[in-house]
Amino acid sequence: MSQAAVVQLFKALGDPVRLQIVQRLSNGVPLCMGELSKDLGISRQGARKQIQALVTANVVQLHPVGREVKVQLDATALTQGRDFIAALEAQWDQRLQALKQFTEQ
Amino acid sequence: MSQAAVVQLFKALGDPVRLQIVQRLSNGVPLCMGELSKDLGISRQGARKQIQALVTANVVQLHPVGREVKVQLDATALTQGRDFIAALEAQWDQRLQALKQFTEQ
DNA sequence: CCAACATGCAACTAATTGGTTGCATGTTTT
DNA sequence: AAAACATGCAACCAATTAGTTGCATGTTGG
Repeated sequence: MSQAAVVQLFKALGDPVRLQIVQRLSNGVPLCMGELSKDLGISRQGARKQIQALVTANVVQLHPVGREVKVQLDATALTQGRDFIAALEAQWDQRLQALKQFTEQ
Repeated sequence: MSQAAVVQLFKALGDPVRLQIVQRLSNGVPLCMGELSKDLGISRQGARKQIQALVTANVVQLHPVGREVKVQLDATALTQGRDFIAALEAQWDQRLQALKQFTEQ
């Protein structure tokens, strides 16, 4: 996964409205635009723009069904983000381990 | 961990310059402002602002030492971010499991 | 067929952000 | 003490972003 893709992912998650949308979709049930736009405190068109941002960051996919559009989470994006953080932590832990070895000598 | 804190964390990581800073610090070696500002393609003062953003998001801590200031990663923030994503994935997997059960009947 | 519905798109505004430059201040080194 | 160094801070600018409104378009139900 490219550096830029990870940045895009975290940027997408780094907004209260978008994160809330992701949370609502995390139970696996796809919701259509209209439903998803409710209770966000912003207009439908405003919500639409945030959803589009999630699409661009590959956090979410759109599936048109008749006159409505289902929005579905793409959990692989989440996994990639988690893996990225885990890799950072691994480096960190490795260093701490080395320091521990050093002080124990 | 509050919703807002997670948003702040992801927002902090959702920028190429800041993510690069975090990566440089992930090996556990604290760097001072000056070193950290190099090779980012921006001015020292510009880099400083990004570092401050990381401080605000609790991704990094500052430790003044004489005339310089050491910047150290706070890995607990990373862990909290990873845990948050893992929780979303858990919900997701749970739902997939339920769907599998359903189709197998 | 027509009304109600779900959505898309463009133009616009206000706020935030990422960056700059210039200058001030405290700390080493010689 | 003076020069060099590491940093801090404020003012400013350009670009991006988050949101709005208004209107157009395709779809479904009676």
